[in-house]
Amino acid sequence: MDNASRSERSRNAALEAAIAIIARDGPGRLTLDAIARESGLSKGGVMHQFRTKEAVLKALLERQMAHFEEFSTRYMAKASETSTNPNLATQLATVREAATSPNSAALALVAAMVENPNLMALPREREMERMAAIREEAADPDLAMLRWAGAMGLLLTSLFGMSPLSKDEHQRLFARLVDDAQWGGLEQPAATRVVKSGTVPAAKAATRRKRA
Amino acid sequence: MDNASRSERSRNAALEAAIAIIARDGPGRLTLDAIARESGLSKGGVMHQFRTKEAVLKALLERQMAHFEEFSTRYMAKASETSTNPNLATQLATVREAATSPNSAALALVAAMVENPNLMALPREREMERMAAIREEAADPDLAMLRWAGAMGLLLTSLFGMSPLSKDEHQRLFARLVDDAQWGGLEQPAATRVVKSGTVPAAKAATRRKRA
DNA sequence: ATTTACAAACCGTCTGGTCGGTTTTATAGA
DNA sequence: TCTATAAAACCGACCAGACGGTTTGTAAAT
Repeated sequence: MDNASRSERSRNAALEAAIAIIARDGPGRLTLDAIARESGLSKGGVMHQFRTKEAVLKALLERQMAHFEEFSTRYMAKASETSTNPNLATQLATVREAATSPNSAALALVAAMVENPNLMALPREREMERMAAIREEAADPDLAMLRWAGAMGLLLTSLFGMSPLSKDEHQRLFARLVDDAQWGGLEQPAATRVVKSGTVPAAKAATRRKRA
Repeated sequence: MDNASRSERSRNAALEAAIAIIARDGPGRLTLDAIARESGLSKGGVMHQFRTKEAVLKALLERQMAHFEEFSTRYMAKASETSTNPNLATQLATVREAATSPNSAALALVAAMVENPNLMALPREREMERMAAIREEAADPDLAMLRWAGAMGLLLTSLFGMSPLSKDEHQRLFARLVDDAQWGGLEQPAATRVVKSGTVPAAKAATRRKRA
């Protein structure tokens, strides 16, 4: 087999093994020996492809980022034609994808943080660009960011096994976050708050329901 | 010094040290030796108070939970008199508290997850009760959960150093999440979706702004 | 006098990383 | 095309230190 592809095959096997370990045993159990065992490579082989453990984490992080980057750009292509806020739509869809993808992908992130918190700088900077784009296109930037935060909340809580929500609820909530039509009523253009005439039906409903 | 208080002082010192380590060096660096060093105790002393490392994590978790429990009940006492959805208000305030508290408190959670993911069961169950209460009192339960998810998103992203938001934005977004008045416009009582008449001003604004 | 809180040396295992050697592929000259 | 040599991929034994936990000993409280 070609030398280059041999290397790539090994690197791939190692990273795949790493993900499997994290997903199965938790980030604390991710060791070089474990990767070697799981991937079928020898430890020496692993160390030949990645000089250090941090290099493994970094590669893992970059791989996952690339994966979602691709999903993102593909989605963006479609969204930019139909949506008035394609960046937000794309970001929300991507987060949902991360939350549902079978290979608990974003776990790479957790592993990275455990080992070396400042590895987070990479994804954070990427995220900031996206945030700026979302803000630019939004009629109500803060609301857009809150929708993003909601998606992240759903993703991260379920990722850490802290989510009190069922799968169904999860799906439903994501769907609502994504649907622009359901967030049209409360934009706040700068200082002028939209004060709806006297009685707000929802408030009454809430009062009515209290201690039901 | 009294024996009981001597113990408590040591336990406290150990837990305090643990938090400091996690906040400074990341959860991966939390070891028994490190705790001993940081707290001034000997390792034997630490092991006398906590028979195992997991016991330390568990105590840490319970301590943090108790702290926020107290904050929660105190806040709830006030909120239940003024708010129509005191549970949601309390929960949002508590999450904000966790996000702003100087001692990055919730890091205990991360450390626990790294070492033993199923320690998460405790906080999760507590969270589920609260979720149920929030749902009960809400006119639009899904919206309430989304506001909760938004708060969690803000908290967790900043906790992991992934937040692309500044402190100011953080504060502002939390304030908006908490303010019931800003979420009154879009409740969805069961199946009847509120379709606002033809033109939604915000949508126009968004279109206008696009590619500015 | 006994129990409790702490100290310090110690133990077996695991961890990230190194190293010398072996096999596989690439390159170059005849 | 065959062959000699270099270079890359890979192996597996090894190492020093760190890890969670135990044991033995001592001082303080009860």
